[in-house]
Amino acid sequence: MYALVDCNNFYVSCERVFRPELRNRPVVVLSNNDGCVVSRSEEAKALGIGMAAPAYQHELLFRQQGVAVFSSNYPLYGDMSNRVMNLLGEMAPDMEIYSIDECFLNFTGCDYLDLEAQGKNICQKIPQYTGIPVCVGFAPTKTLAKAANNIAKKFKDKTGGVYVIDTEEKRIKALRWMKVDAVWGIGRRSAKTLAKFEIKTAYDFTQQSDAWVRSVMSVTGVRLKHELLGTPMIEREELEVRKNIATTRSFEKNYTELPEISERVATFAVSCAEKLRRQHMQCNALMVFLMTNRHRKDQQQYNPSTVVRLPFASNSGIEIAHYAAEGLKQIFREGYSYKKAGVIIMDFTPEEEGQVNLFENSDPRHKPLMVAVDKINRALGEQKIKLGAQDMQQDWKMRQESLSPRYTTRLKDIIVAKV
DNA sequence: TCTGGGGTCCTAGGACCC
DNA sequence: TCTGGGGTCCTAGGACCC
Repeated sequence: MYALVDCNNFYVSCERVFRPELRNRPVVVLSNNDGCVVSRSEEAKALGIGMAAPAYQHELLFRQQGVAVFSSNYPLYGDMSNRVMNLLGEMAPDMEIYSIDECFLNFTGCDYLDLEAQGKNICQKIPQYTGIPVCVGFAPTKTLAKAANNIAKKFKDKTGGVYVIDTEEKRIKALRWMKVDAVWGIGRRSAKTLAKFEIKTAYDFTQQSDAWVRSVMSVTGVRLKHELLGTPMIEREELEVRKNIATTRSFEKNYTELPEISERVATFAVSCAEKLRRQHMQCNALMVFLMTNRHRKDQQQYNPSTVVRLPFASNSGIEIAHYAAEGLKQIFREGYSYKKAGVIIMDFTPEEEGQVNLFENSDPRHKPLMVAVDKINRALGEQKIKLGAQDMQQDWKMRQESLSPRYTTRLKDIIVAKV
């Protein structure tokens, strides 16, 4: 049996740990640049604030209804997530962290364990130790565990935050209740296609033939169907090693000139390289992309991208920034207003694998240089050492108007308790 | 005026090889 | 009129997830 443990309204819950007076009030957390709503308390959901709603559209509502608004505080959420995951890791034989606020626990071999009781234990212990409320769903496959978690959350008063699918009756009851678009792995597009064939619930979906499912949703759909029938089809994901690393940002204003975009792209490349070194990998290729504002229907759209292959594997910020700049030069066109850009590095090989190219290789001097740069930046703060190609004067700044303190990761932000 | 960021997997089609 | 068959690799784009 698998358990899916999911933190409730995670970012909002993190903020509330340190602001208990917000407990029964509507609270939202915004994305980077204070752009969209990405986490909502139950009270905020009740006000009709949708997921991913642009913040500016709700400014009036926020004020009128006294909604507490926060900018994203990733150092805080990351640290709170670690605390939750560390505790959960001790409560099952095996765990698989799926995202910042979710993990699968594997109870294979625990045939005599009372899962319901273990679930209750989790729902009690995690909030007691971390302040973060969670719900737990148990089932024989991951997709069904997701469904069980949905039920646990939806009927929290009745379930106490725990639901176990361990019989055929419960499985069928759950699938008949679940709308097909709520199934993990069925998105908006597939749901629309399925609706055309009168497939409304997860149960309806499982009644279709493999061949038909494959024809509309490819092998992914077939796997999903069997997961819902109770046969595990989704393997353990090895998340430790990433296959791509991306740094992308929307700009606070439109850019029209190559030099200003070039500075930002250099910074994205340097940031990718740093993440890559932390993984002890090198990349063999990178992609640069540019985007105009896709929300502006009145503007000419241009969303080019290009893949640049490196002549040698590298994780040097200097080299990666150099090839990113070359890619950018290829795709940049005058006459457009650019709103977003990004660098994605890919095709990784391990650091130790070393030189494979006879004629061209990564500059060996960069290795000790990067070690030194990482050391300094880690000790003195991000981006203290930069390339000349980066934005030295940095006249841009991410909008973060309602940022909470880093309560758990910065000494001067530690909360002061008065007796 | 404003509307995020970072991932994975799958498929179709083109280029190329013998 | 007719113009093979069987591979691999790469890329772009779609769909989905949090």
